[in-house]
Amino acid sequence: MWSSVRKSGKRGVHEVAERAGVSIATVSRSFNEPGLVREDVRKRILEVADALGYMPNPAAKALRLRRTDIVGAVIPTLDHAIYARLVNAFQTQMASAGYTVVVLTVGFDNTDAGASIRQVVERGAEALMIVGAIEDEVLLEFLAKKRTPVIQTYSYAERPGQASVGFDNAAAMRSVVEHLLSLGHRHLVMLAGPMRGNDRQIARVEAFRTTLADAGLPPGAGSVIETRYTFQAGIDALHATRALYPQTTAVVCSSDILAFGVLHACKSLGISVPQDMSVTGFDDLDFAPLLDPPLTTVEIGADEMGRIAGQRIVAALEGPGPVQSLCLPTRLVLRGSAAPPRTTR
Amino acid sequence: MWSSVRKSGKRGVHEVAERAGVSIATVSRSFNEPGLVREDVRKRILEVADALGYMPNPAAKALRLRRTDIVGAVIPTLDHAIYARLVNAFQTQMASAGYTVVVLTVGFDNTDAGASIRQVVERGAEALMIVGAIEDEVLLEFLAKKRTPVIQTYSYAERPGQASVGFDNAAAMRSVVEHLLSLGHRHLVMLAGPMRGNDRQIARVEAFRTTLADAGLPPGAGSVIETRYTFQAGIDALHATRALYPQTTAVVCSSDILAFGVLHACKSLGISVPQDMSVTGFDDLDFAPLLDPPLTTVEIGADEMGRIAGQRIVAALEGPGPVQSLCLPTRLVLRGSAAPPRTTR
DNA sequence: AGGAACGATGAAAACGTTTTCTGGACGAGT
DNA sequence: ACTCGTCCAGAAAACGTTTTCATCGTTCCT
Repeated sequence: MWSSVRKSGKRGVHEVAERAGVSIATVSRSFNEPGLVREDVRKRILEVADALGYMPNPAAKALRLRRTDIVGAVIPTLDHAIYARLVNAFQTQMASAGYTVVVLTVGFDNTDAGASIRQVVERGAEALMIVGAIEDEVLLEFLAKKRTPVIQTYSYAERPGQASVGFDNAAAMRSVVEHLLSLGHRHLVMLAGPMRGNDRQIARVEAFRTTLADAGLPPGAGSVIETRYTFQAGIDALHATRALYPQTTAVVCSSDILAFGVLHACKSLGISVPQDMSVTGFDDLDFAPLLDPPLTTVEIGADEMGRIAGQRIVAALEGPGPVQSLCLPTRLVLRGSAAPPRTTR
Repeated sequence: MWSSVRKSGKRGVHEVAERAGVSIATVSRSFNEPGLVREDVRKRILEVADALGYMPNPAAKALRLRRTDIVGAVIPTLDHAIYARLVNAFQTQMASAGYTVVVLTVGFDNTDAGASIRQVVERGAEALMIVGAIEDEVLLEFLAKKRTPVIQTYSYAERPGQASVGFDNAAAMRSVVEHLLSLGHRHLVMLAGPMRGNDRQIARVEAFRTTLADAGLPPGAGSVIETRYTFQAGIDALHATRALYPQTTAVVCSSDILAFGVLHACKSLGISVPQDMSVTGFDDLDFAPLLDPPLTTVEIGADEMGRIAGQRIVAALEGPGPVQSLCLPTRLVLRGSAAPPRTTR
């Protein structure tokens, strides 16, 4: 039983060294600094290593080098195309720089995310990308003390400790509402996602309200319905809108997903969009132009956000200095789902 | 400058031990085996650790314990809802068992994935979940030698070394085609995703062809168009279908994403679905029932697949014995997008 | 009262790398 | 011939844990 596979006590680099008749130092060097070892002996070592299926122990390496090359990505959920895209771009970028990313889905409420986030840095994450702001004050302090670069995405903040590569949620929402107002709408409803611990939603809702107020409309002109982030929730919310605010002429959705549901509900209720009801989305997902009618929405450039966030994290990890912030522009994409309201009375 | 923060040379557990006036062994124990250390001293240690912001070095821990608690998830891309869901469920399951998952997006061609996969196990992954079969023979051998549990998802294989929690792609596709045949269709086109190194596509295309042949139809009855996996590709492919195979009455899509595009293209061309053209999808994504008409498609239970894959990997990692395979059922979901063809001639 | 059993702690040895420091061999310059 | 580099390779010291083993008081039983 022991004849074919000789389990010498030594493991890893030691075993290779022994069989190749060199010291462990030389083995290590032939992998990391090939120039420092004579060609013939290096070749012999590589052969032995190959035959043995040798692979350096990542933990030992990380311990000695004091770096894990792991970064964490903290997002609400992968079930939403938009975060999936963000992570996809981020991951691709990081991989090309030699880093491994571990994703952490924590739901929409960042106030509860502390424990999970802490765990991922305990697992070795050297930097963090997070969707939205970190709400937990002591967590923030903890990360600062640990000198862990953190980059906030999807929203933008000027807070000193908090670097971000995101966009101005309030401004984006304001552009939507102003567009609707300019079309002549005076009775709007906003369908918001979960707001607790969610700085993006809060900013958007706030912008929705203030934009209406700034336009001199009475408080009753705009109502907000908080809902889950699913197609079905969009459908249900439209029904609720009809029941609660019958004179509504425009529904502002905080996500294309909700808008999709709303559009569907309108169709089944015989409400024609945009004649009887204008609908707007947010995110400009792939399917937005394919909806019927095509969805007027806000493009936020999730891919670019992920890519740049990746670049900046790498920069912060490898160079000196803190993470650079960046506020990306958003773009209101005009399609067919929003139009002037039917002229009433 | 050195007055407030005393950088004692020691780091980590040593520093805590020194300040608490105990040995490192006791410090370690008070975290891992609290029962073994006297209450008062443990409390003191915890206080010191807290004040210092101490956190055990994950690399050292992994080195000593010989386990990283990291697993890899290898998927084509996160840009597709279906894989995002799979990973989401998998990740949630693994997290609840104390594991961290690193995701690896390798595109649709598994033959090229060898290097990336190898890299992730070099980074410490102790097990792998992969979408589709591993095509690279030497990689498979490498994983076997390293005793790394691997679980294949999204397709099912009986291969000895290859455990899977997936479904029968051929049978699923057959059920679609048989349904269409029973409706009376005799001229079908299949829109397939990228086939190279993609066992799922290959199985589906093969099933498409054999089902038609088994029904006694001439070879010209079914054609396959290979395309990218995007909405736009669906649109383009429908145009191609009209040009190449004008008598087609049913388009079989290998993904709901393609079907969405096809439906849109039909609408803009004035082709009414399902009267002039039947369309079927695959995956049963969230939006499938919301399309116009609602999409007839195949439900594959991605969430369950991810969850079970997670469970089995944990079982394999913690218990003895190899990974258990499982072939999940699929379900043909009948909605409005497929109907008998208009009676010709 | 004299062990035996027990409970809490410490010393030290791993775990598998990378890297500094040292030394030997060899060729070249004087 | 002697020294001085130069080039390669080895010995050994970290990196920060966990854990075995040993030690030293206590308490408990007879």
